[in-house]
Amino acid sequence: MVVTAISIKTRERIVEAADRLFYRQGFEHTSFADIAAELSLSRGNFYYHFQAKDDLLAAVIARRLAMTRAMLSEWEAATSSPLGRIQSYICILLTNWQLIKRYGCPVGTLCTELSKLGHQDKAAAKQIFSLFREWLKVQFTAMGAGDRATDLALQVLAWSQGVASLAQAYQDKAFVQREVERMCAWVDELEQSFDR
Amino acid sequence: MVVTAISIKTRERIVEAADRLFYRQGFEHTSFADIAAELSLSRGNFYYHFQAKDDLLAAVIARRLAMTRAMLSEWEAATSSPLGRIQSYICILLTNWQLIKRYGCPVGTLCTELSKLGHQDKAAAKQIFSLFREWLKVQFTAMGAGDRATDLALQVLAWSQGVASLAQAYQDKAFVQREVERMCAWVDELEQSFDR
DNA sequence: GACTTTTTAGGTCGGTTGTCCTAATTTTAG
DNA sequence: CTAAAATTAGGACAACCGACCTAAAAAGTC
Repeated sequence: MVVTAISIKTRERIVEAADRLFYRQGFEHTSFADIAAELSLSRGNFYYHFQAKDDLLAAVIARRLAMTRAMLSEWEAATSSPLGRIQSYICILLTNWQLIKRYGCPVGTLCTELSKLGHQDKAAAKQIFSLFREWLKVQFTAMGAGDRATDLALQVLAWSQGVASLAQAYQDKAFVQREVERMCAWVDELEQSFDR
Repeated sequence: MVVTAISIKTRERIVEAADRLFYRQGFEHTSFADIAAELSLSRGNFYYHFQAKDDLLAAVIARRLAMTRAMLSEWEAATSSPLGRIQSYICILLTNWQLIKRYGCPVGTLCTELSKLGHQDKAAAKQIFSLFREWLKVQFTAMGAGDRATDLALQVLAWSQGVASLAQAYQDKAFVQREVERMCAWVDELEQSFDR
């Protein structure tokens, strides 16, 4: 028996390419022709794997949810302290700098677009936000934030969204670096205030 | 002589309606048919007043620049202290709450969309950001921030962008109120630290 | 009132979109 | 190997888009 090359299912390849293109070009501005060209595939196939473009969007969101969950798990495995975990989140602004400066935050920009389109899947996209939000809340709770954990999680989320937004507008890396340092220092001081 | 009703020029009405619709639905998702329906006008007129859709977008951005300049002037006239003026900016998150929770920040969302479309007018949209940025910088300088004025202006901009982003996602007014208070208090403490 | 200019209405064009359909191909099962 | 099932290719479609064109209407001028 010959060891066959791992063949990624076409459906998965479509979702993957759609994910990338939805992020870079936006959902509405990405056509099936774009995705088909990217994969050297025929347009006709999409309706074998998906009933409509909205179903493809739902699959992309589901994929992002799964990827996010996996990333959060990795952070938990790599870092034991809540402080370090929160700083892992903050640092994606720098690790994903190249993408963020061009296309912004994948979560925030998708939520905004679907909101303006009046698309029903806006709620699904919001879930990705909530994934980070809940995870951050857990970390703040473990840090000893008590009742403030919920608010602090939202504050970190908002802060990073704002930095990503301006990063895309001005593409100023030094600004992002300064903000990341400020955020990390802020969380650091928070922890010290809890220990007292 | 009969007092005639003020007849707003059609061109101005088109730009105004386009401004509103571009904000609520997005630039690409708004068609001439949409604008024409809003004004009970024929589609054919647009190419008398504008050479192409991009020219209409340019006119909308020019209008927003003018409206922003006017708003900044009003703030300057209404409030003499730099602190109060900066807080005027911060408070638009609350005064425009109904719009922001549905459509986000008009500046940020337009910049993001044009960026994803690869549209050349992204630079023009960015100018609206810069209008606020420079104005905030002037206020911080007058407050005595010295070299920090530039950074602080960007920080306020980013903070408000982040709050607007999450306001649109979660539509949580209490969160926005808390953040506005935090921002105002933060600027307040900054001023006190400069006075020493 | 007659004439010119400005503005609007409505239709048309080529191109693109999401959707659907059918035939060909590949894969799987007995 | 053969038959059935799963998958893909490629074309056709109706609808919509931005853009363009021309004739009618309105406004302004003398």
